[in-house]
Amino acid sequence: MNAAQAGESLTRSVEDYLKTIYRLSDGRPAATSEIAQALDLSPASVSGMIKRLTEQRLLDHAPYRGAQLTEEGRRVALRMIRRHRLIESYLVANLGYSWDTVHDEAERLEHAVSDTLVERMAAALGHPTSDPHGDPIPAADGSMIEEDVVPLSELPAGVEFAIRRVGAEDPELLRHLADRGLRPGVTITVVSRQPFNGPITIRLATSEQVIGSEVAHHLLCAATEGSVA
Amino acid sequence: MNAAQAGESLTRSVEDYLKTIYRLSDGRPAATSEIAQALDLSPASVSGMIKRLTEQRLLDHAPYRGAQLTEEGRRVALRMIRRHRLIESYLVANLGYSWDTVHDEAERLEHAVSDTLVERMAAALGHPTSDPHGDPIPAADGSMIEEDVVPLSELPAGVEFAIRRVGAEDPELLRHLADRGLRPGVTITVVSRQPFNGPITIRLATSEQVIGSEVAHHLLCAATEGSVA
DNA sequence: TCCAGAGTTTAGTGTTGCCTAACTCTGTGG
DNA sequence: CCACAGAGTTAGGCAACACTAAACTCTGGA
Ligand SMILES: [Mn+2]
Ligand SMILES: [Mn+2]
Ligand SMILES: [Mn+2]
Ligand SMILES: [Mn+2]
Repeated sequence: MNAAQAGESLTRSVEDYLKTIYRLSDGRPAATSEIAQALDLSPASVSGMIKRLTEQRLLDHAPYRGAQLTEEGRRVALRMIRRHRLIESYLVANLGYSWDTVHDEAERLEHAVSDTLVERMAAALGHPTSDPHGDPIPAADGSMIEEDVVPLSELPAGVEFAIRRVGAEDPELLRHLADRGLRPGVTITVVSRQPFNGPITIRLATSEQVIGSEVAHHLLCAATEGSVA
Repeated sequence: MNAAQAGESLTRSVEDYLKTIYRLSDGRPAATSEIAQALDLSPASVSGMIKRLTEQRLLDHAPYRGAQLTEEGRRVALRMIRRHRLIESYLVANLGYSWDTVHDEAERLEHAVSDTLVERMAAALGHPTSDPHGDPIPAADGSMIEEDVVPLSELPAGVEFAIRRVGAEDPELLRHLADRGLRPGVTITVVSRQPFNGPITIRLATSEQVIGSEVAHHLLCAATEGSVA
């Protein structure tokens, strides 16, 4: 029997590894060096942990070929992501956090809260389906709907889109965006773009903004109801 | 420079040791075996930790003579107690916890919350001075007012008292008390007591209760405004 | 096809924090 | 006043998790 099934609690490290590997795996296995970079650890440390997690049947691993979550590993990862996003939502809604400061707090709390507390927070929020950054919150059964989104940097001009998610954690960037009214739910239209990954001009409800292409990569958008697909 | 002053974060174990030693020390040093019993660890483990904490200047220790908090150790302990009691208060006030279930949750969260979050919870509660069990909440500067209290088991008959604190963590006992309306703030008068630590009959606002002496030890009372001292 | 460099693993260490077993100290009763 | 029970410490282990250094493997270009 593996650790998770036995009801033993996983460590903070293990939970963060699994969450990170979930994020990095997009079908393919996650590379050791990718994981190391994401968690700010040495590749050697990651190799050691991969070995332990493979023994615990939380990962599948072929040497030199990267690591993939098992079904059980994925279950744990989604549980942590649910916790993280619900905690972020709760702190923003009820305790005065802004979206640029809430991540670090959630990164620690996600390992300390009980299932009971997570579900009470979810209930207090009315069971939200996305967090303050627009990221979808997995359901308690582990199901999650990932909407198709396109980075603002690749949007056609003249068509109305809505910002759905902000794929960034950097507080400075998040404040930069908030200052310009760029948050999930906001409707935008690309007015013009300059070549060679140059700045993009967009129209919002009450203003126009010029945005660098790097920033535009993090603004994930989808067509609005009224627009032509 | 010691760890706490350096701003390094102490581990969960260290924080719980310091909190426990604070609770056990009443002027005198805490015995190794007392600490071991309180934390459910072997005395050998406690000896080892006492040595490390003494090196970190969080404890004073003379071999075979027990351990005492240093000024710095006391500061850490009171900070943890403030966190614990504010978290309990917040969870009861805002997330539907009852006083018999809130302790375990707080025992984990106290190590994971930031100072910012603790102070936001305090503000949301209106800066309470006692927790759901009536225990005083240390101020942010570490000051704490410990009211003089007398166990219900030692109260004179016929004088009105108020329950101020419930010195117990056992959920069953706490539910037992809640079922009988015995919580901090409630006014009671001892009607009669039987000898040889026998049951005590008390009068509440709308009922009379007969209470065993063991339970009565945990109900800590003080004279009410209107009563004769 | 070979091999250099990138990527990965192994080997060896250190810290924290727990354990059991074996010891040493302390204070009290005979 | 001293032996001995019980409290406390030390010794030796182990598991988790991190590191650095060194060895190994894979792969893409010459
Ligand atoms: Mn985390
Ligand atoms: Mn988020
Ligand atoms: Mn604790
Ligand atoms: Mn309490």
